[in-house]
Amino acid sequence: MAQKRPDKATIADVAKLAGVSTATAGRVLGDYGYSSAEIRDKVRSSAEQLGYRPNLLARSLITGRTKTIGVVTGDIQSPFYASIVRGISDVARTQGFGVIVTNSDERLDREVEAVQLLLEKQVDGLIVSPFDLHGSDHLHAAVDSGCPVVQIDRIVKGLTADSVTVDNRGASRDCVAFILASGHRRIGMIAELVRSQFDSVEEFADAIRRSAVDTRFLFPSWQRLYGYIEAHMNAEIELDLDLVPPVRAYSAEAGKKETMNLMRRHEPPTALFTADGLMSAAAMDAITSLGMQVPSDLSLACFDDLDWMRFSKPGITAIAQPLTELGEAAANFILDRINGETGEAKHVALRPTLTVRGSVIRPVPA
Amino acid sequence: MAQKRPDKATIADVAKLAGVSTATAGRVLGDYGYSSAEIRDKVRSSAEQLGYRPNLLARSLITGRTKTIGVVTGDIQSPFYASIVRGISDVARTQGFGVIVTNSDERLDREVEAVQLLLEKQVDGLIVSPFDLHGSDHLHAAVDSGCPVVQIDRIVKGLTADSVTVDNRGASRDCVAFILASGHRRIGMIAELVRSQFDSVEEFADAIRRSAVDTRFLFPSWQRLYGYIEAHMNAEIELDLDLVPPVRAYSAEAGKKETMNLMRRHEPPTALFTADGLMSAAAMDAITSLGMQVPSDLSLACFDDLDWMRFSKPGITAIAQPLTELGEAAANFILDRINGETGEAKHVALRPTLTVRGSVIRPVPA
DNA sequence: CAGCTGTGTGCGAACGTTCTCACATCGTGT
DNA sequence: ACACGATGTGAGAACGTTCGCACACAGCTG
Repeated sequence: MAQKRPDKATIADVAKLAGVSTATAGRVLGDYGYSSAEIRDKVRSSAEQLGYRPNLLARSLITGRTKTIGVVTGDIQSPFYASIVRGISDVARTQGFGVIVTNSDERLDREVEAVQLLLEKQVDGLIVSPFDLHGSDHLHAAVDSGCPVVQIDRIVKGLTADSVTVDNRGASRDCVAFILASGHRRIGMIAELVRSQFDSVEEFADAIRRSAVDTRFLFPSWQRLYGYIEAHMNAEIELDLDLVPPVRAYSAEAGKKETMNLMRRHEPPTALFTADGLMSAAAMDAITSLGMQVPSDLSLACFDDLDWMRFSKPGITAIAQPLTELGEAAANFILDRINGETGEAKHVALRPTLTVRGSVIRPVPA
Repeated sequence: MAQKRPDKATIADVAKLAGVSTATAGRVLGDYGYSSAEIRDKVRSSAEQLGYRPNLLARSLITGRTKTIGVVTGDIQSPFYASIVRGISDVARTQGFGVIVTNSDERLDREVEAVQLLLEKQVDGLIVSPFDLHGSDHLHAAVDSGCPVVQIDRIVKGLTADSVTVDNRGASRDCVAFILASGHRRIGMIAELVRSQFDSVEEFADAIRRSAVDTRFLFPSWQRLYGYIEAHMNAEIELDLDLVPPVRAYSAEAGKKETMNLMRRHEPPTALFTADGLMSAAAMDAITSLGMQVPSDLSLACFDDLDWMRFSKPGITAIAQPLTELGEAAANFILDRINGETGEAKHVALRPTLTVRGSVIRPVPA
């Protein structure tokens, strides 16, 4: 029978029962320093008898390492972050690390609050999906204080921290090029497009033409728009930015509304490119609401490969991001730094994969 | 300019700079005990100047509370657990608690390992989706050691711990009753149906007829099957358990295969009820692979309301589980216990909601 | 046999907080 | 004048580990 409170057993209790000093018991149980086989057995059996469980808090206080990594996601409920966290925790588990997750809801105040909590809890490293790409004093402070930081999905300008991102621009460019190659000339794009120094899509395109845009410090939806524009430029097809109504919010309702407005124009696009999972669902909702059929009425390709795109009536051509891999890579980066690796910040951009299904066909001649 | 390592500032440093004792500085910064306004200002400004950040580890070591709750999910990547964790962390955040998440992958060894890690990290409470409903020594030990435990989604027999579950049997019964009321007499069901003391669906049905089944300690997919059977019994319609081929695995491939086999029979069902999100996707995949149309060839209703069921060609009639609410409830339960609430274990079963869309119609007379 | 080096053990000081005291100072009622 | 509670402060002991050090003893080497 276990006693009522086995976890009250401390290393001193074990030592007393085994008839050794706490230092010796500590060496056996903590697996450091010298100890004879005889004493090892005695201590271990005493520990077992008392139901001893080490108190990692005390250990961490003295070693200065908690074997915990903190993660700031936008929203753990989204499949995007859920998959990333899965990848992170898989790697963490194999190394005996715990993972504390928080949500920023893409709000700076929440992110700051979360980082502060994690830092006070003395996490060994921080994996953050940063919100403010041109400031983020809290992240600079974290780095300066010696806490390893890995950025995911986006990169803060001037922050000397590793990053794992996705080649949004390239994947988007290739996908739009594929749609163009199918003969489409009027491709609509539904994208979030908030949080940027650019006030309008036109201004953004102008800056690209002037080569005045640094892709790295853009939010993903802007990077994907960059790919869209780039594909048009490469194919020397005139841009019609009226086909890219910025949704200006990350909500399905807003996405649906913009899609419906776009498709109701007197000269609607013949194909649609959606910039992420939420916008894809929103657009699909709009399309079926309008009684339109993919691909006969409208070709469709999506960034983010969701379940339903596989078994949809025609499968939906989609770009899949390697999300658990992204999480794994981020975890490995942070673990390397925790283990003392120094040197230049490492930056990796993972390649998404385009899966061609039946949702993009040659446009019907009007 | 912040110095290189601001987080090295300790309460003693602040105290020295402010010209007071560490005890006094502690009282000001920790916000406990007496302190004069004058000293408060002095200490606070010294703290600010040094960039002082409290070390929660040290605080926890002495107070015995970490303001952290541990969560053991089956798989954080699944929308099911992701939503629950979202609910948990929302509540936790408002109380200044952190959340450590782990994955059991529905494996006992992983769950035991995760619980051990969390306990050693001295979490104040544990929220677990238990795997072994008729054993779980590790959870009994946790409860006995005084660590509050809340069970989610399923309940371990004999474990005196609060629980938040979903009324799977009732929701399933009502949904199947709805399909029966539409005139269907041959309703197929695709369900995981692993992990149970019952070897076969027939044996399970027999036990139900003998009233020898305690719904509480079944896995959700069996509870949902219970509802399916109950609906038939209530409507006095003869059961044909050949229509419920147990998938015996939690994988989309297996679910698709069983669905295809079922639909290829010489007398296939006229309606299908799927027992969870993964099985719904699998079944949908099978249906479209077979070139069948919902609802003209087959009516369909699903447990778990996924995105695509809303904007699917006909909307899919589906049961939505209140997942974030479940997480919130679990978090509130655990916080109550952490705050010293004693007394009987509380058990709540949340009601899912059935959303009727267009995927169930009267069967065509053969 | 002195001087190593390798192995094993114990003492006590950390780590950065909170908490229990003891004590000092004040205003106030008797 | 005195006791008394309310308010404020500091010294030092916790919390449960790890770690530096001193020491003890073995088996070598020269």
